[in-house]
Amino acid sequence: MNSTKRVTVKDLARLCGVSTGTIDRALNNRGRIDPETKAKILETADRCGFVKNQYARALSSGRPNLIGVVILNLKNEYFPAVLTGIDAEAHKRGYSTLFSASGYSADEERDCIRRMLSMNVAGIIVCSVQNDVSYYEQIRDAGTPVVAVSNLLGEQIPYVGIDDRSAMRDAAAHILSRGYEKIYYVAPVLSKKGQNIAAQALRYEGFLTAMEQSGVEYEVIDTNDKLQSLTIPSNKRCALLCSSDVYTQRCIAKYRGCDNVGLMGFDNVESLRVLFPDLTTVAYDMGLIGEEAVSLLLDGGGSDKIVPYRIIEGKTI
Amino acid sequence: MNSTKRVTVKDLARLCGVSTGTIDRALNNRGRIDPETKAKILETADRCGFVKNQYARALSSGRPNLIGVVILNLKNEYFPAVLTGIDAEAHKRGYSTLFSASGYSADEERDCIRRMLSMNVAGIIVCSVQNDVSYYEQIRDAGTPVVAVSNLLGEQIPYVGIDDRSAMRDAAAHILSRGYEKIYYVAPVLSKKGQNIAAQALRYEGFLTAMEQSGVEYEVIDTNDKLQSLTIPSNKRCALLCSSDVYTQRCIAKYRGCDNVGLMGFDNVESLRVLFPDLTTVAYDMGLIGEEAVSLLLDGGGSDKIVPYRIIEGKTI
DNA sequence: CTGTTAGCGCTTTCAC
DNA sequence: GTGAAAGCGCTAACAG
Repeated sequence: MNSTKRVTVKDLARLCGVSTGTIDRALNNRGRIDPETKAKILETADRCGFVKNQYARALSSGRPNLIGVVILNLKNEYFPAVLTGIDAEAHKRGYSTLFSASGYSADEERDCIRRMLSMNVAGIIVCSVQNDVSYYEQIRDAGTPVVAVSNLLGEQIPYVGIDDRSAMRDAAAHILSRGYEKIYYVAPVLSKKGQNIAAQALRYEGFLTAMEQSGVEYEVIDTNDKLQSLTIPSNKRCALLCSSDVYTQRCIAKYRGCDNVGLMGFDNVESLRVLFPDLTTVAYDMGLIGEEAVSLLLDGGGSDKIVPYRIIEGKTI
Repeated sequence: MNSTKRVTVKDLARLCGVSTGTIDRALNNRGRIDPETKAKILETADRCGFVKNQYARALSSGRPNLIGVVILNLKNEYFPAVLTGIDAEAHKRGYSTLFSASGYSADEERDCIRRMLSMNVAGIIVCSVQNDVSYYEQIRDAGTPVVAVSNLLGEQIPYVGIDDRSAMRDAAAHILSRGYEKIYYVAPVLSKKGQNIAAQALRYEGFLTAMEQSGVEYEVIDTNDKLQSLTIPSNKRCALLCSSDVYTQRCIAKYRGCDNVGLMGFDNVESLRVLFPDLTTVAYDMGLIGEEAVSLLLDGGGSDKIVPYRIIEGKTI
């Protein structure tokens, strides 16, 4: 009873006494077909538990039904959220999601991409660690559309995400508007060299813009060591501004220790939403980023898609 | 320059002046082949950016290289962790991961399964919402191996996960050993009818076993409303025991409010690990569950694979 | 060691 | 309206 051979269109053709061409017309409501034969075919297909072999379909028609997704890591809650959106939208459009995590390794990333290409994906959604934009331009030029999420990939590859620069500018401005005297900008990732940290770089720019205009004191925590050893003076009103909720999570402890310290997150990830509903933060719809990425990939129309964000005025600033 | 036709084995054959058979031997180190021709073929394949069409490969050879994964939801941090393990192990073995979330809908789940079957997956890893075990037995009997993760799916479908019953028994015992006078068992999911809540049912059994032996007072919070309106008396030492960290996260607020209340988690998810390193909890390797699921799926050997857990003695009990 | 050939299961002309 | 036949790109069995 094991490994029973699967029912094929040929089997159906034999069973119904028609040709495979007719089967195809029935199954895909294509062209002219007698309603009766069609009904009969659909009925027997159903009865036999026929499942179309997508490999064969894709091979024969040249139209793939797979979307490739390469992200950095599922530990960062941002990505599961985006992936949820991707999966939902892909499913809605009849596509399946081929997924892989690069684990922040450029080699691994290329490996993932290679595997996806060899699966003839309709397109690739990627949050890239690497800076080598030409790599992706080649892929796109070879016929596989590419969309970058959360990390810009040059001008040529369409991007879906928020306006990182102005989001962080607004975040800093919000803190400043509350009269804080010193801001610690927490972004250990800034010290990572040779990686694509486009989003983080933009956020940093936005931060600097806001600070320069204000003249208020600030300090950049750009390594993990600095974050570890950070002690916040108690003689002035200080605020921690995190460049991603991954860091917000690590800062909570420090925040709790001291009175009179402000804390602002960035991303508004699920766990913080549940655990610290009072957190002042920058929020946006991560699922939407995933959905838009799929739309952009499949509908084409090359331009970027910027998703809105908003400042949530909690009680920690 | 767009949509350049892809290089095929036939192209390579022409380019190298050999037959497709030889190309195949070179590319897959199969059978006898002249080292020189092989080198030449590999070189030109590389130069032309040849990527093998896996559709064709799978169709022709009958050996798929895709693993289907259907989970409930990526919001629950448990699943990203498991998925990470699955992806890593699948990748290591040369498989790609086809992913989808059912969103706790049995219909959606079947839809996902259907799509995976039509992609000829080598097997399916599923955390099922539905109780209909025969559905999966049919799939397995039709030749596609199925492995259940985290939620048992009858006796016939191999399972990978922890021993939920004894894990929860131990958790309760740990609380009791610290002299608490009343335990609130927080498991709102228990009121969900018609869904597969096998893991939760087993945990509940384990809990009851421990409590019955002890004679200590307890109360089961089996709906969200009860959790919402829960107020913990201050006249005795009470502890909250959560049946999953999804609930632990929701209980943190209540825990913080009251002195003298204990709290125990279950799962040890990333966000709590970072935010509440002091949490007393039940820990196990979720990534390992994913890896083992892949191994079981691909290596066969039908029996369940039970992953170890341990009690982390934090400061909240 | 290498070439030839016949498929895998489906789609897609092109006739009838 | 339907059938026949030629592929999609690769693998595998069989000659040579």
